[in-house]
Formats: sequence, structure tokens, C-alpha cells
Amino acid sequence: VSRGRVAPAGPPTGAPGDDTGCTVLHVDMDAFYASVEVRRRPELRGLPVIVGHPGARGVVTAATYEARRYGVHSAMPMTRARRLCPDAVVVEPDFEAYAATSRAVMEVFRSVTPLVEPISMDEAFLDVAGAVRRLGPPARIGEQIRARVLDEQRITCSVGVATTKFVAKLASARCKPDGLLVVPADGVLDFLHPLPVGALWGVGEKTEEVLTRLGLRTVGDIAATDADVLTSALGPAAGAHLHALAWGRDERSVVPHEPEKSVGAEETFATDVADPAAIHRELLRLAERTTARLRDAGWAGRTVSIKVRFADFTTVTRARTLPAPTDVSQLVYATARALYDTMGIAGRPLRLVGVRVEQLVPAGAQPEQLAFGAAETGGWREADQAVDRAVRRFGKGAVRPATLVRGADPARPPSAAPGELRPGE
DNA sequence: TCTGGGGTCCTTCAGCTC
DNA sequence: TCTGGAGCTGAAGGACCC
Repeated sequence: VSRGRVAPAGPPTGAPGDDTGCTVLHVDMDAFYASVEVRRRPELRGLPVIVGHPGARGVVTAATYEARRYGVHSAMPMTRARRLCPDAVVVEPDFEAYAATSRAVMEVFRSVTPLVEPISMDEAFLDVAGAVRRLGPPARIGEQIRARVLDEQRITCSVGVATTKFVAKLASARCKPDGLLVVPADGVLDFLHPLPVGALWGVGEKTEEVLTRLGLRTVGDIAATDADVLTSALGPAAGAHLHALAWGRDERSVVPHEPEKSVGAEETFATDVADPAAIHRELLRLAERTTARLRDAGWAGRTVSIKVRFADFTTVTRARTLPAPTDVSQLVYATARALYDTMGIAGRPLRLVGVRVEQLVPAGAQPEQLAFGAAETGGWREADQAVDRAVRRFGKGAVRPATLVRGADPARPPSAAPGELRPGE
């Protein structure tokens, strides 16, 4: 689901450039979620297909290239996408299917090199320096990967080959769909400098506005600008970062595994919700979802934060740090609820609420949880573990708090997990 | 046009300790 | 005893990415 903003140049033709020293590969699946859907339903091949929740507040998760020709792209509001392309086939996302395909594709990558850094379900960086002797030069390795993914998964991908992660990523975006592009070590600046500033990693809408005000439109313009000018306009970190990227400098290596720093869940209501009792129920649901994932991954966290979004889209967060890390749903819920109650916004319509747990540590390393009373927490921990066992055996929604089963919840969007119990079911 | 859900990182500010 | 600065941490907001 790449959102790189480099205009695709189409698959390159002819011999690839000199790939000496270009040991970083960026592999990006083409329109990944949509491709998985088309593979599952071959009658959709060649049609504009949009993956996303069709509800009034949904956005496009992915779109086939046929749909993109109408101007549809990911993150676009579904209502607008339907207007642009009324004939598009809309498919609800099936993340379990995408995750299964993603695992298979990542296994292909790992058969080439252990140095695979997944960025998301549909893309990864590979450091193939150690595989060159066995498999050939980097560009040939890229072609082997593309052929194997197509052969084994029947979907296409694009590969960027370069000396650094950032250039490899731009290269894969440049050769989409179904292409491979090598940016030779001595051709990095020729490749980079004509690109628009928005191509750089870290330049979004706001940063692009600032750069435009400075009269900077291309990466070459940034390279020609004094680093002090950039840091005073964008801050020390972003300014220095952009200046380095504009000169092709990117010291980051391919790191196979980065531990998570936070886990959370959020929900946009189908219609705004003002009732505090309904908000409490949603916070409970989100706390349960979050802590179940924490326990599944073996993490506990010290800081609980909530996010609320009002009808006008302004977003506010509140956080509280606990005396000890926790993965206990009732403790996370109690903290989230206290944060909401002390905001003084009871009765104000909310568009979204979210719960997140930060400052993660391995669950086994946590000291005894004393907040809210040790005995209380200990009991809830056992209850959580019993629920986890029931879910593993009977599936999602097998056991739920009574408040979530009884409470009528008219604003709940139609995106509940499969198998989740609903009032009246 | 009207904006999902999962995250990371950076900046700013306030409070605390030394 | 008071004051100011440095350094740290936590909280909050914002930008960005996929």
C-alpha cells in the first residue's frame, strides 16, 4: 500500500544500470491488498477495484491501477472515490488474507538473506551483500525475487536497487508497477535532484508547504540550500535530515527486527457519540483489544493514553503513567476511563476514541502491579488469561464483558471482528 | 472532498531535582 | 535561605508513514 509520491515512470526497459555496491533492495508489492482480492476473484481482473469499508466514513485502503486511472488513491474518502469511479467494484478488506500472503512473501525474501526489514505488510528492505556470491549481482537477485513472488503468489512487485534504503525506496516507486530499477552509486544525485521535494521521506503536506514558501520545489533545490536555513524553518532534526537525504546520504542500515514501542486501538463511530456511557463501553472494548494484543505479544506497558476526536476533527490526547507496567485489561480500562472523565468533555459528541499503551517492556520483566490494589489487579489478570484461553479455543468474541453484550450501541460501525457477539445475536 | 487505523518520531512546555 | 540554570521526565500536540 505504497503512498510514495514519486510519479511512476513505468517498468524500465533495457539493461539495468551498474549495480556494483547497490546491495540494498526495496521490494514493494503492487497495489497489494487489491492484488490479493483480484487473485481470489479472477473475474475482477482488469476492472477498477477499490478495497475499503463502504461506510459513510470509510477511506480507500487500496485500489487497482485501473481504479487509480480515475484519480482514486489510498487514504481518499470512500465517498469521493465512488464519485470519481462509480463503476468500481468495492471490496471489504480481509486483513487475515493479506497477512497470510505477506508472510509467504517475506519467507521468499528471507530465503535470499536473513537481513530483511519489513516496513509493512507489503514492503521490505533487504540487504543482499551476503548473498551476491551465491545468487549473483543485486539486480539479478531482485529479478529472482520478482519471478518467485509472481510464480508462488501470482502477484507482482517492484524492486528498487541502490546503495541506501532511501534511494532504493524511491527507485521502487519510480518503476511501479511490475518493474525493477537500479540507481547506480555514481548516479544517485542525477536521480534525486530532479525529483519534487515531496518525494523525500518525511516531507508531507505541511513540510511541503514550508519548503514551497522558501521557493524550494525539487530535491536539488534543497541540496543547494544552506542546512541552517532548513533547520530554522523545519527544526534541527527535520532540517538536517532533509539536507542529508538531498545529498543522497542515508546512514540507516537494514535492521531485521525493531521491537514495538506502543500498541493501541481506535474506532471511528459511524455517527458521532455524545453519551458518556457509550463512550465508556467503547473504551472498555478498545482496552480489551489493546491488552489482548499486548498479552499475545508478551508485552506490558507503563503509560496509558487515550485519544478523542471531536466532530470538527480536532484531536486531543491525554496520558497517564502507571507505577508499574501492565497488560491487564481492567487496569488499562480504568485508567482510560479516568482520563476521559477528567477531561470535562462528557456530553460532547465524539467522532473517534482510541486507547494506546506505551513504554513497553517484556511482560515477564514487570514487577508486581500495585496500582489500583494488588489483589484487584491479580484477579483481573487471571480473568484475562482465562479469556485468552477461551478465545484461542473458541475464537474472537467467545467471552466478553457483560456490559459489551447487553449495551445497545447504535453508533457502532459495521466493522466488528468476525464472530464478535452483538446485541441480539 | 472530508478525512481509517496502525504506528513512529519530533518539538514544546511544565514540573521536578540537584 | 533563596535563586537560577541544567538536565531529566512526562504530557500534549503535530507531522508523517504505510
